[in-house]
Amino acid sequence: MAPPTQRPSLLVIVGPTASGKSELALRVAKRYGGEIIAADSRTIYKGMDIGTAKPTSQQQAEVPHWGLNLVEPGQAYSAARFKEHALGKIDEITRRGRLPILVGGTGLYVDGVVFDFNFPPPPAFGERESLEKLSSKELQNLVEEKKYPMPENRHNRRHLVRVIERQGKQGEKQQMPKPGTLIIGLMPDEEQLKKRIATRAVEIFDKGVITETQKLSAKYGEKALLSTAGIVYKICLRLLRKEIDKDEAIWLFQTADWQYARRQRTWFKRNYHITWYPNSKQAYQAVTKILNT
RNA sequence: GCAGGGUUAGUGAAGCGGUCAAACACGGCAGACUGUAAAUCUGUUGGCAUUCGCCUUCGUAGGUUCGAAUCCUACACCCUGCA
Repeated sequence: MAPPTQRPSLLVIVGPTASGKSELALRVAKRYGGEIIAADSRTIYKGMDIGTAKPTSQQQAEVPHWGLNLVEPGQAYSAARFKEHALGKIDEITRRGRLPILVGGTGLYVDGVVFDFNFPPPPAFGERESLEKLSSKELQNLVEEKKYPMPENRHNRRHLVRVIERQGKQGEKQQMPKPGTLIIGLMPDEEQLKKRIATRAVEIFDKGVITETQKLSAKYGEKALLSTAGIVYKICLRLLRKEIDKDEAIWLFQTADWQYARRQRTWFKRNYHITWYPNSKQAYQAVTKILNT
Protein backbone atom coordinates (compact mmCIF):
# COMPACT_ATOMS: atom_id res chain seq x y z
CA MET A 1 0.00 0.00 0.00
CA ALA A 2 1.42 3.37 -0.99
CA PRO A 3 1.81 5.83 1.86
CA PRO A 4 -0.52 8.83 1.75
CA THR A 5 0.90 11.76 -0.12
CA GLN A 6 -0.26 14.38 2.33
CA ARG A 7 1.02 14.84 5.82
CA PRO A 8 -0.50 12.18 8.07
CA SER A 9 -2.58 13.29 11.01
CA LEU A 10 -1.80 10.12 12.92
CA LEU A 11 1.36 8.07 12.82
CA VAL A 12 1.08 4.48 13.94
CA ILE A 13 4.12 2.34 14.66
CA VAL A 14 3.66 -1.39 15.10
CA GLY A 15 5.83 -4.48 15.21
CA PRO A 16 6.91 -7.30 17.44
CA THR A 17 8.48 -6.80 20.82
CA ALA A 18 12.07 -5.51 20.78
CA SER A 19 11.87 -4.46 17.15
CA GLY A 20 12.80 -0.85 17.90
CA LYS A 21 9.39 0.81 17.94
CA SER A 22 10.06 3.05 20.92
CA GLU A 23 13.35 4.21 19.52
CA LEU A 24 11.71 5.16 16.24
CA ALA A 25 8.79 6.87 17.93
CA LEU A 26 11.10 8.91 20.13
CA ARG A 27 13.19 10.12 17.21
CA VAL A 28 10.19 11.08 15.16
CA ALA A 29 8.49 12.75 18.10
CA LYS A 30 11.52 14.84 18.94
CA ARG A 31 12.01 16.01 15.41
CA TYR A 32 8.41 16.70 14.49
CA GLY A 33 6.86 17.71 17.76
CA GLY A 34 5.07 14.47 18.37
CA GLU A 35 3.53 12.92 21.43
CA ILE A 36 3.53 9.19 22.02
CA ILE A 37 0.56 7.05 22.92
CA ALA A 38 1.59 3.57 24.02
CA ALA A 39 -0.71 0.84 22.72
CA ASP A 40 0.55 -1.82 25.03
CA SER A 41 -1.53 -3.93 27.33
CA ARG A 42 1.20 -4.18 29.97
CA THR A 43 2.69 -0.71 30.23
CA ILE A 44 -0.76 0.46 31.28
CA TYR A 45 0.14 -0.93 34.70
CA LYS A 46 1.72 1.23 37.36
CA GLY A 47 4.96 -0.06 38.78
CA MET A 48 5.61 -2.51 35.98
CA ASP A 49 8.48 -0.53 34.51
CA ILE A 50 11.60 -2.57 34.02
CA GLY A 51 9.89 -5.79 33.08
CA THR A 52 7.74 -4.19 30.42
CA ALA A 53 10.60 -2.12 29.02
CA LYS A 54 8.51 0.97 29.64
CA PRO A 55 10.07 4.21 28.37
CA THR A 56 12.38 5.61 31.05
CA SER A 57 11.48 8.69 33.05
CA GLN A 58 14.12 10.56 31.10
CA GLN A 59 12.53 9.58 27.81
CA GLN A 60 9.16 10.50 29.19
CA ALA A 61 10.53 13.90 30.13
CA GLU A 62 11.84 14.46 26.62
CA VAL A 63 8.64 13.52 24.86
CA PRO A 64 5.15 13.46 26.33
CA HIS A 65 3.88 9.89 26.72
CA TRP A 66 0.31 8.77 27.14
CA GLY A 67 -1.34 5.47 27.81
CA LEU A 68 1.11 4.56 30.54
CA ASN A 69 0.36 3.78 34.20
CA LEU A 70 -3.38 3.87 33.78
CA VAL A 71 -4.29 1.23 36.36
CA GLU A 72 -2.88 -0.71 39.28
CA PRO A 73 -1.60 -4.26 38.80
CA GLY A 74 -4.39 -6.73 39.37
CA GLN A 75 -7.03 -4.42 37.92
CA ALA A 76 -8.77 -5.34 34.73
CA TYR A 77 -8.46 -3.27 31.63
CA SER A 78 -9.72 -3.77 28.11
CA ALA A 79 -9.17 -2.99 24.47
CA ALA A 80 -12.41 -1.03 24.43
CA ARG A 81 -11.29 1.17 27.28
CA PHE A 82 -7.98 1.68 25.59
CA LYS A 83 -9.69 2.76 22.41
CA GLU A 84 -11.61 5.49 24.22
CA HIS A 85 -8.51 6.64 26.00
CA ALA A 86 -6.41 6.72 22.84
CA LEU A 87 -9.03 8.54 20.79
CA GLY A 88 -9.27 11.19 23.49
CA LYS A 89 -5.53 11.65 23.52
CA ILE A 90 -5.24 11.75 19.74
CA ASP A 91 -7.81 14.49 19.74
CA GLU A 92 -6.06 16.51 22.44
CA ILE A 93 -2.67 16.19 20.83
CA THR A 94 -4.00 17.18 17.44
CA ARG A 95 -5.68 20.22 18.91
CA ARG A 96 -2.37 21.27 20.40
CA GLY A 97 -1.05 21.24 16.87
CA ARG A 98 1.21 18.31 17.54
CA LEU A 99 1.56 14.90 15.92
CA PRO A 100 0.01 11.93 17.71
CA ILE A 101 2.11 8.78 17.44
CA LEU A 102 0.41 5.54 18.41
CA VAL A 103 3.07 2.98 19.23
CA GLY A 104 2.50 -0.55 20.28
CA GLY A 105 2.71 -4.24 20.01
CA THR A 106 -0.74 -5.09 21.27
CA GLY A 107 -2.43 -5.71 17.95
CA LEU A 108 -5.95 -5.63 19.29
CA TYR A 109 -5.42 -2.26 20.95
CA VAL A 110 -3.91 -0.78 17.81
CA ASP A 111 -6.56 -2.15 15.48
CA GLY A 112 -9.33 -1.07 17.78
CA VAL A 113 -8.23 2.51 17.26
CA VAL A 114 -7.08 2.34 13.67
CA PHE A 115 -10.04 0.42 12.29
CA ASP A 116 -12.54 1.92 14.68
CA PHE A 117 -13.74 -1.32 16.20
CA ASN A 118 -17.14 -1.06 17.72
CA PHE A 119 -16.78 -3.30 20.70
CA PRO A 120 -19.90 -5.15 21.77
CA PRO A 121 -21.00 -4.37 25.32
CA PRO A 122 -19.01 -5.65 28.30
CA PRO A 123 -20.24 -8.53 30.43
CA ALA A 124 -22.89 -7.93 33.03
CA PHE A 125 -21.59 -7.71 36.58
CA GLY A 126 -20.56 -11.11 37.89
CA GLU A 127 -21.41 -12.83 34.63
CA ARG A 128 -17.86 -13.73 33.79
CA GLU A 129 -17.22 -15.35 37.15
CA SER A 130 -20.15 -17.68 36.78
CA LEU A 131 -19.39 -18.50 33.16
CA GLU A 132 -15.83 -19.37 34.02
CA LYS A 133 -17.05 -22.02 36.41
CA LEU A 134 -18.68 -23.93 33.57
CA SER A 135 -16.91 -26.69 31.70
CA SER A 136 -15.93 -26.20 28.08
CA LYS A 137 -18.67 -28.59 27.04
CA GLU A 138 -21.26 -26.62 28.96
CA LEU A 139 -20.07 -23.39 27.40
CA GLN A 140 -20.30 -24.92 23.94
CA ASN A 141 -23.80 -26.13 24.67
CA LEU A 142 -24.82 -22.67 25.80
CA VAL A 143 -23.48 -21.14 22.64
CA GLU A 144 -25.33 -23.70 20.53
CA GLU A 145 -28.58 -23.37 22.45
CA LYS A 146 -28.63 -19.64 21.99
CA LYS A 147 -27.60 -20.02 18.37
CA TYR A 148 -24.59 -17.80 18.82
CA PRO A 149 -21.79 -18.21 16.32
CA MET A 150 -19.33 -20.80 17.59
CA PRO A 151 -15.81 -19.40 17.83
CA GLU A 152 -13.53 -20.80 15.17
CA ASN A 153 -11.99 -22.78 17.89
CA ARG A 154 -14.54 -24.34 20.17
CA HIS A 155 -11.92 -25.36 22.71
CA ASN A 156 -10.97 -21.81 23.46
CA ARG A 157 -12.84 -21.26 26.72
CA ARG A 158 -11.98 -17.62 26.83
CA HIS A 159 -13.49 -16.99 23.44
CA LEU A 160 -16.52 -19.08 24.31
CA VAL A 161 -17.07 -16.96 27.39
CA ARG A 162 -16.82 -13.81 25.35
CA VAL A 163 -19.29 -14.99 22.72
CA ILE A 164 -21.82 -15.56 25.47
CA GLU A 165 -21.03 -12.32 27.24
CA ARG A 166 -21.61 -10.31 24.11
CA GLN A 167 -24.73 -12.31 23.32
CA GLY A 168 -23.38 -13.55 20.05
CA LYS A 169 -23.02 -10.06 18.64
CA GLN A 170 -20.27 -9.60 16.10
CA GLY A 171 -18.17 -6.52 16.34
CA GLU A 172 -17.83 -4.24 13.37
CA LYS A 173 -14.88 -2.47 11.94
CA GLN A 174 -13.87 -0.16 9.14
CA GLN A 175 -12.22 -1.75 6.15
CA MET A 176 -9.85 1.16 5.78
CA PRO A 177 -7.74 2.78 8.48
CA LYS A 178 -8.83 6.07 9.99
CA PRO A 179 -8.30 8.79 7.37
CA GLY A 180 -4.90 10.42 7.52
CA THR A 181 -3.26 7.46 9.23
CA LEU A 182 0.22 6.34 8.29
CA ILE A 183 1.05 2.89 9.58
CA ILE A 184 4.69 1.93 9.82
CA GLY A 185 5.71 -1.61 10.72
CA LEU A 186 9.06 -2.67 12.07
CA MET A 187 10.10 -6.21 11.24
CA PRO A 188 13.75 -7.13 11.62
CA ASP A 189 14.75 -10.41 10.06
CA GLU A 190 14.40 -13.40 12.28
CA GLU A 191 17.98 -13.77 13.32
CA GLN A 192 18.28 -10.14 14.28
CA LEU A 193 15.04 -10.05 16.18
CA LYS A 194 16.05 -13.13 18.12
CA LYS A 195 19.31 -11.49 19.01
CA ARG A 196 17.60 -8.29 20.09
CA ILE A 197 15.19 -10.21 22.26
CA ALA A 198 17.99 -12.18 23.84
CA THR A 199 20.15 -9.20 24.72
CA ARG A 200 17.21 -7.19 25.95
CA ALA A 201 16.24 -10.03 28.26
CA VAL A 202 19.66 -9.89 29.86
CA GLU A 203 19.42 -6.11 30.18
CA ILE A 204 16.07 -6.35 31.86
CA PHE A 205 17.53 -8.66 34.46
CA ASP A 206 20.57 -6.43 34.90
CA LYS A 207 18.31 -3.47 35.52
CA GLY A 208 16.64 -5.34 38.32
CA VAL A 209 13.40 -7.01 37.34
CA ILE A 210 13.82 -9.41 40.19
CA THR A 211 13.70 -6.61 42.73
CA GLU A 212 10.86 -5.00 40.86
CA THR A 213 8.94 -8.26 40.99
CA GLN A 214 9.55 -8.51 44.73
CA LYS A 215 8.22 -5.01 45.27
CA LEU A 216 5.16 -5.56 43.11
CA SER A 217 4.47 -8.86 44.76
CA ALA A 218 4.73 -7.30 48.22
CA LYS A 219 2.51 -4.39 47.30
CA TYR A 220 -0.20 -6.09 45.26
CA GLY A 221 0.18 -9.77 46.08
CA GLU A 222 1.27 -12.64 43.91
CA LYS A 223 -2.23 -13.32 42.72
CA ALA A 224 -2.78 -9.87 41.32
CA LEU A 225 0.61 -9.99 39.70
CA LEU A 226 -0.03 -13.36 38.10
CA SER A 227 -3.38 -12.30 36.73
CA THR A 228 -2.16 -9.16 35.00
CA ALA A 229 1.59 -9.36 34.72
CA GLY A 230 3.36 -10.15 31.52
CA ILE A 231 5.94 -12.70 30.66
CA VAL A 232 8.90 -11.77 32.88
CA TYR A 233 7.06 -11.35 36.13
CA LYS A 234 5.66 -14.83 36.10
CA ILE A 235 9.12 -16.18 35.52
CA CYS A 236 10.61 -13.99 38.24
CA LEU A 237 8.05 -15.24 40.72
CA ARG A 238 9.25 -18.77 40.06
CA LEU A 239 12.78 -17.55 40.52
CA LEU A 240 11.90 -15.98 43.85
CA ARG A 241 10.34 -19.26 44.90
CA LYS A 242 13.67 -20.86 44.02
CA GLU A 243 12.11 -23.20 41.49
CA ILE A 244 14.61 -22.04 38.89
CA ASP A 245 17.88 -20.15 38.89
CA LYS A 246 18.71 -16.90 37.17
CA ASP A 247 20.18 -18.43 34.04
CA GLU A 248 17.13 -20.58 33.57
CA ALA A 249 14.91 -17.58 34.17
CA ILE A 250 16.65 -15.60 31.47
CA TRP A 251 16.40 -18.50 29.08
CA LEU A 252 12.72 -18.94 29.77
CA PHE A 253 12.11 -15.25 29.29
CA GLN A 254 13.92 -15.23 25.97
CA THR A 255 11.96 -18.12 24.56
CA ALA A 256 8.63 -16.86 25.87
CA ASP A 257 9.35 -13.44 24.44
CA TRP A 258 10.20 -14.97 21.09
CA GLN A 259 6.93 -16.87 21.11
CA TYR A 260 5.16 -13.63 21.86
CA ALA A 261 6.94 -11.87 19.01
CA ARG A 262 5.75 -14.58 16.64
CA ARG A 263 2.15 -14.18 17.74
CA GLN A 264 2.47 -10.47 17.12
CA ARG A 265 3.90 -11.14 13.69
CA THR A 266 0.97 -13.38 12.86
CA TRP A 267 -1.47 -10.71 13.94
CA PHE A 268 0.08 -7.85 12.00
CA LYS A 269 0.78 -9.90 8.90
CA ARG A 270 -2.82 -9.74 7.80
CA ASN A 271 -2.94 -5.95 7.89
CA TYR A 272 -2.17 -4.84 4.35
CA HIS A 273 -2.11 -1.18 5.30
CA ILE A 274 1.19 -1.50 7.07
CA THR A 275 4.36 -0.39 5.31
CA TRP A 276 7.16 -2.55 6.63
CA TYR A 277 10.78 -1.68 7.33
CA PRO A 278 13.50 -3.96 8.65
CA ASN A 279 14.81 -1.50 11.24
CA SER A 280 14.07 1.81 12.87
CA LYS A 281 16.75 3.62 10.92
CA GLN A 282 15.25 2.88 7.53
CA ALA A 283 11.79 3.53 8.84
CA TYR A 284 12.91 6.86 10.21
CA GLN A 285 14.25 7.93 6.83
CA ALA A 286 11.01 6.98 5.15
CA VAL A 287 8.91 8.77 7.73
CA THR A 288 11.12 11.82 7.47
CA LYS A 289 10.54 12.01 3.74
CA ILE A 290 6.80 11.91 4.19
CA LEU A 291 6.68 14.39 7.06
CA ASN A 292 8.94 16.88 5.36
CA THR A 293 6.62 17.35 2.42
C1' G B 1 38.63 -55.74 38.20
C1' C B 2 33.59 -57.84 39.71
C1' A B 3 28.17 -56.92 40.25
C1' G B 4 23.98 -53.87 38.91
C1' G B 5 21.46 -49.68 36.18
C1' G B 6 21.49 -46.85 31.83
C1' U B 7 22.17 -45.10 26.26
C1' U B 8 14.98 -43.69 22.39
C1' A B 9 13.44 -38.45 17.58
C1' G B 10 15.84 -30.81 18.76
C1' U B 11 15.57 -31.57 24.52
C1' G B 12 13.38 -34.35 28.71
C1' A B 13 10.89 -38.89 28.99
C1' A B 14 7.40 -43.46 28.01
C1' G B 15 7.59 -47.97 25.39
C1' C B 16 10.30 -53.77 26.99
C1' G B 17 8.65 -59.26 20.56
C1' G B 18 3.86 -57.69 16.04
C1' U B 19 -1.60 -52.75 16.38
C1' C B 20 5.85 -48.28 16.80
C1' A B 21 7.71 -43.27 12.71
C1' A B 22 7.46 -44.67 18.28
C1' A B 23 2.84 -42.02 24.10
C1' C B 24 3.53 -37.49 26.79
C1' A B 25 5.90 -32.74 27.99
C1' C B 26 8.90 -28.82 26.30
C1' G B 27 11.00 -26.53 22.18
C1' G B 28 10.24 -25.57 16.61
C1' C B 29 6.88 -24.21 12.57
C1' A B 30 2.01 -22.51 10.71
C1' G B 31 -2.55 -20.32 12.12
C1' A B 32 -7.05 -18.19 14.83
C1' C B 33 -8.35 -14.32 17.88
C1' U B 34 -13.54 -7.13 18.51
C1' G B 35 -14.58 -5.18 26.28
C1' U B 36 -9.14 -10.84 29.87
C1' A B 37 -4.78 -10.16 24.10
C1' A B 38 2.73 -10.17 27.11
C1' A B 39 -3.84 -13.48 27.30
C1' U B 40 -6.33 -17.75 25.26
C1' C B 41 -6.75 -21.52 21.73
C1' U B 42 -5.97 -24.83 17.11
C1' G B 43 -3.06 -27.59 13.57
C1' U B 44 1.60 -29.58 12.58
C1' U B 45 6.52 -31.42 13.96
C1' G B 46 12.04 -38.13 10.70
C1' G B 47 12.39 -37.90 5.03
C1' C B 48 9.77 -38.31 0.39
C1' A B 49 5.08 -38.59 -1.89
C1' U B 50 1.34 -35.46 0.32
C1' U B 51 -4.74 -40.24 -2.04
C1' C B 52 -3.40 -45.73 -1.23
C1' G B 53 1.83 -45.29 0.15
C1' C B 54 7.24 -45.64 0.14
C1' C B 55 12.05 -44.97 2.61
C1' U B 56 15.64 -44.27 6.85
C1' U B 57 15.46 -44.21 12.57
C1' C B 58 15.39 -46.08 19.02
C1' G B 59 24.48 -45.95 21.36
C1' U B 60 27.68 -49.26 17.52
C1' A B 61 28.36 -54.12 15.13
C1' G B 62 26.55 -58.83 14.68
C1' G B 63 22.83 -62.71 15.91
C1' U B 64 17.87 -65.21 17.21
C1' U B 65 12.87 -64.81 15.03
C1' C B 66 7.91 -65.04 9.91
C1' G B 67 8.64 -60.25 12.65
C1' A B 68 13.03 -56.45 17.33
C1' A B 69 13.26 -49.96 20.07
C1' U B 70 11.76 -54.42 22.70
C1' C B 71 15.43 -61.08 23.22
C1' C B 72 20.98 -62.79 22.81
C1' U B 73 26.46 -61.64 22.04
C1' A B 74 30.47 -58.30 21.62
C1' C B 75 32.17 -53.31 21.76
C1' A B 76 31.84 -47.93 23.23
C1' C B 77 30.28 -44.28 26.63
C1' C B 78 27.64 -42.79 31.39
C1' C B 79 25.87 -43.70 36.59
C1' U B 80 25.75 -46.82 41.24
C1' G B 81 27.56 -50.86 44.88
C1' C B 82 31.85 -54.01 46.10
C1' A B 83 36.97 -53.86 45.47
